[in-house]
Amino acid sequence: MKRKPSLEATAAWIRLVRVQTRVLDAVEQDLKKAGFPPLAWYDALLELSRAPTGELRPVELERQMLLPQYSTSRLIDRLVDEGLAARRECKIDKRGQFVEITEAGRELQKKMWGAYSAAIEKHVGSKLSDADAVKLCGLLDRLGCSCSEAQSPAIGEGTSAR
Amino acid sequence: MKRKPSLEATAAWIRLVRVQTRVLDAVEQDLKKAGFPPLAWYDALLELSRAPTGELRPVELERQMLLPQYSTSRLIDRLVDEGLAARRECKIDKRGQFVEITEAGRELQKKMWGAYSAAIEKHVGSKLSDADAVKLCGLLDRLGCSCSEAQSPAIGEGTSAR
DNA sequence: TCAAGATTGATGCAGGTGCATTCAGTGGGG
DNA sequence: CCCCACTGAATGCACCTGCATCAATCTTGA
Repeated sequence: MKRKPSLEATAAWIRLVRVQTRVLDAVEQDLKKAGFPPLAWYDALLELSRAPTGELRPVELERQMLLPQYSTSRLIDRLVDEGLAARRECKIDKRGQFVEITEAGRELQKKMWGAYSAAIEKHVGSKLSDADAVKLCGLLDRLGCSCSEAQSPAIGEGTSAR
Repeated sequence: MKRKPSLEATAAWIRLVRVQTRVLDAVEQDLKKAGFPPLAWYDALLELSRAPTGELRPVELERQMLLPQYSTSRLIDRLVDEGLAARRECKIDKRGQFVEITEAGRELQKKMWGAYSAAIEKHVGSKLSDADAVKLCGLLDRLGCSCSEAQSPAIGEGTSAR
């Protein structure tokens, strides 16, 4: 239980942190330079747009995005402030609410995917063969803190987390 | 240039972000629960303790840790406030300074490595064979934003970044 | 030698995040 | 039926981060 990690594991850990940080920063930077809001907004909009009715309970959004409750709450505030989503009353549970994506929200999500996918290609796709990408997935999945996610059977967009 | 990423690349990207976030959070949480300061402090102390003279220019620390300048500046503030490091005058360049690790700093770094290495083992080492860890390293290195780092030929401790 | 430009480091401000708490509403057991 | 424990969501506070900017010093080159 208190054993030390192997040098190999430690090296992998260091790479994981450094590389992800760099690549994520680069992608965020690309988005920002293209005049778009941060990735978290995209992820939220994507989740909302994927919901069959275009709306979700904050709790669900929270679970999808692996975000703490207060963080989701404030993210929704910002989306609403920008007219990208709207809070709608939840009749079946008066504590709760629904968050519904607006038309503007859907448009922004689509436009962002253009810039976002280009960034992914630039910083990840172009550096890895598909076969390597699959291997990387497999290895990373093994680290996936037990409680794995179902996660998007859909058209493979979306990031989430943090 | 504007090509879309493959589904494989996108999937890898998503895993990279989500898994790293989870594992990093878990490790930070373990450290915090053991009563230790955040990882960034550890990394800074490690870099300082590795320097032959036990001191570094802030700029160097900044480069080692891939941290923005202001971030390093304030991190040093905190370390100094806690008596883990000290600012020393730099005679050869009066704009600059040296940051020197204190005895307390060295001790904390060592104690933290106990908890930190245990966390690495728990969240990474135990889930990956050494061979897989090596493969993971290889794949991640390929994403390493061109400008690769020399990075610790030493005893393989240390994380840095962000 | 000296002015222009580059480099080192600090800091004010705006915004983001974590934590703990609060408040409203729900639901189950007695 | 009511009380109490629990859940959904918001928020005050402290702290952290990014950005832009500043002041001090160094370097270069005419």
